[in-house]
Order: sequence, then structure tokens, then C-alpha cells
Amino acid sequence: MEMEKDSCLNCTIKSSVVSILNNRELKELGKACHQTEFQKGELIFKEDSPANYIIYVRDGFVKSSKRGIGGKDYILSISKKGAYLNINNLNKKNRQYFVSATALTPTKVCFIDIEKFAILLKENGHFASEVINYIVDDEMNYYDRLVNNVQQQVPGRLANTLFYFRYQVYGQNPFNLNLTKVELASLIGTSRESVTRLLKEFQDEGLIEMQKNTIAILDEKKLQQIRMKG
Amino acid sequence: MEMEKDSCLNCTIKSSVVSILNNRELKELGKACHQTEFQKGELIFKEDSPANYIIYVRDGFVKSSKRGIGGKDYILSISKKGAYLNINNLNKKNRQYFVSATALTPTKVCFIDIEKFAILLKENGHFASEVINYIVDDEMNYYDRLVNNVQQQVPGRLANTLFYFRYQVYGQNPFNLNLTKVELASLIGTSRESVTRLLKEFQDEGLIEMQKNTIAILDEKKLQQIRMKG
DNA sequence: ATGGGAGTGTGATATTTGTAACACATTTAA
DNA sequence: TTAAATGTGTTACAAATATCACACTCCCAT
Repeated sequence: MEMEKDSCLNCTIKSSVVSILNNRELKELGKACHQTEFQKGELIFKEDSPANYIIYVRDGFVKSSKRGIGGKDYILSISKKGAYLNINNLNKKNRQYFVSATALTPTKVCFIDIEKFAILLKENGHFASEVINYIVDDEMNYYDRLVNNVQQQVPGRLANTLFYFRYQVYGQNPFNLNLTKVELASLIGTSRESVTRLLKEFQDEGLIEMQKNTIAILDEKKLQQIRMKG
Repeated sequence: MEMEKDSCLNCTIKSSVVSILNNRELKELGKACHQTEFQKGELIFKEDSPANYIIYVRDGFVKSSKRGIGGKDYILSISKKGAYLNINNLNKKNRQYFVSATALTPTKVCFIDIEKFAILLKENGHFASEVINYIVDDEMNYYDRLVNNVQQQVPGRLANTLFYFRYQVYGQNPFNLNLTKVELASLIGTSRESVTRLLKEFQDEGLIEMQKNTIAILDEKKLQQIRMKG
């Protein structure tokens, strides 16, 4: 059980953010840290419920979604190993999760006490600077998606999303989607039917190849053109 | 000229973020700070150009826009007194502005040396925590707009935008838009014609009243309904 | 193995919205 | 004061996309 307490100190999949902490601080963090595993499809936390933890994704893939108009979900992002969730709630007075997080694959996460995390931030400006880096990088995603989603037609958005999976999320070319068509639609902001139709078009034109839930991008160049307005 | 150097120390429109700094730190900040005024329509900084400053808006209104597909601009937000711009570039290696900023009204801003700002962050975790608060609050805007813009039709988005002006930006009911219809369209992600059509519809239905560039929301309730899917 | 549920493909149809084209209004600069 | 530039309102039309309805497939638990 001593092992457990020092978990962050000895953690081999430490994030770059906390790697700046010294041993004493890591021990503190370890005490505030509780590891849990989730199965595919399980809810990690739910929008609007009380939020007293920052969640560090140790392994697996997680979707963050928000309930929108008419009860339809909108998926904001897919997070992977190394991501922090609910970091928006740092230093808030009334803490509620802004989004729901759901495991897309078997997933390991650490629940980190948000108060303890906030104390470390205030004590260590270098650490806080790293956290700012992290938040700001994360924010870039939203910038880009906002601009793209509003200005582009559905084919362009779908192309974007394929590149997002290829480069941001999975980092490999044939990749397993881990999402249903409904989820894919709610990531793009369109209907399930349109997703089906367009993916088929892409396939017919030789841009991609689908096998079950696995997608391979065959013609990046043409897909880029669609992205730029096709 | 000594006055100038201590400008941040004596500044009467200090942001809540820097109010946590002590006198020595405020003096440091003052040395790194350069005040400038812009007229309506003037470019404050341009997307992709080198970015060595954080910009603090002392007075006036500023639009942040990003060039999207086909050279069309998309307006990400309208900032007012108290806002920091380009805070995303903190701690980046290659600093370029992500967006362009343009004065919508006569505007006073401070250009703050980004390196000096970063040093203060690292030295003072409490300050860094405040900055995190600021960034995170700012990010909320994008969350909401992303979800709304993707899921809603144009009327809903227009209604959103009217509320955004009413509550977030101007904080008063009859408000001057300070934007052309083209700009309003690029904030909503639609065409100028649709904006005209819908604003007229809203007016005909008694939801709003327009006089030149001034808009008054008359029936918040109905406008809310449209926002929720009308 | 089999019934039910979740996920999916596909067509017909309706709606929304962008595009193009033009006249008119308003501001700016000479 | 006038000319030019910029902004605005309005229409008809075409294109994109959502919606609805239904059949089909896959998987998993009994």
C-alpha cells in the first residue's frame, strides 16, 4: 500500500506536465490520486454532476460530449493517453463537469483531487506554466474546429475529422474508429445518414477504404482538396 | 516619463488577473508594457505575423477573426475592456498570432512583452493560477459556440449571437452592433443575405427592433425558444 | 440457435440555405 | 458637391442536407 501512495512518484506514464514536479510534490500528488479502470462504453463522469477531480487518462480512448439542442449529443473531442479532463474546472467556485466523458475502449484513468492540484499550481509557478501550456494547446483544437465546422460543408468536415483521427488521435494510418456512425455524426454535426452516404462516396472515389470499423486513408492529397472546399 | 514606467502600478483599469501582483512585480510589468490607441477599423495585429506581445484591451471593442476556407473570415469572438488577446501564445516556441484582431470602436490597448509576462508566471504561482482562470473562462465561450453552431440552424445561431451581444459583450439591452452585416454573418457562419432575411423576420415577429446599427431585444422569451430550436 | 436490440444502408421527399444579380442607401474622400 | 466605395435589401433559383420510412445485418445473452 506504500506503493500506492507513491504511485505518481514511480509512475512510468507520467505526463510531461507533472514531470516538472520534484519528489516531494509528486508524493503529494500521489496522495491526491486514485486510479480506476473503465470498460468500453462506461461513463467516466457526467455533465453537470459535481466535479471534484481532474482526470488524467493513463491509457485508452475517451470521448467528451455535451448535450445540445433537443437532447442530441455533440462530441467535443477524443482524448487519449496523456490527456487531462475537466481541467476547465480548476479554481472555479461551483464545480460541475461541463461535459460527459465516456470510455471508447478499455481505459485507465487517475482521479486527481482538484483542490490539491490547485495548491500545487499556486506553490509552483513553473508547474502552473506547464499547465497553461497544456490548456492552451488543448484550446487550439477548439479554435480550428469552430472555424472549420462553421465554414465548411459536411464533406469538408468529414475530411477534417478523418485527418483528426489519423494525426491527432490515433497517429497511424489504418485506424480503428471506435465510434458508431451516430457518434461520428455527432462529432461532425450532421446526421447519421449523411455520414454513411459520404463515407461511401469517399470509398467509391478511392479516397478511403473501410473494413468494419477500420478506416484507411488511401489518397491524402484528394482528401485534402475536399477539406479545402470540395 | 517615470510615470510611463510605472504605468501598470498606477493603472486604474487594472485587470483582476494582475491585481494579485505586488508592487515590484507591477513595476516589472510596467516596464514590459506599451500603450497604444487604435481607431475604428484599424488592424491591431494580423494572423500569422510574429507574435511577441500579449495584448490587454483597456478600452473599446475588438474582433478576433481567422481566415478560413476560400479566404472568408470567421469571427471567433468580440473582446471588450479587460480582455487579454494572444494569450494562447504564452510559452510557445514559434510565436505567431493565431487570429487577426481589429478595432471595432476607438480602442486603447497595452502591448505586454510576452517573455516578461511568462517570467512573472513562473515566479508567481498565484498569478499563474489567475491566468489559468482567465484562460479557462475564455475557453468556455468556444465550447458553447462550438456545440451551438454545429447543432443549430441559422435562426438559432443568430438568436445565440444576439444573446451573446446582449449579455457577454455589451451587457445592455438596446446595444450598438458595431458590426456590418457581413461581419455579423461571419460571426454566425452564414451569408449576409440570410442575416438580413432573418433579422427582418425577427423584427416582423416583434422579437427585436432595429434602428440603424442598434438592436433592441424586445421578447427574450420567444428569442430563447428560437434558440432552443425554432 | 435464436430473438431482440443496436447499429447500419438506402431511397424519396421536404426544408434550409447559399448563390447570383440587381437596385438602392449611406459613408468617405477628393 | 459629387464620385467612388462600401454597405444593404430583395428576389428567384439551385444546391446541400435533414428527415422519414423501411429493410437489413450483426452481435450477444438467454
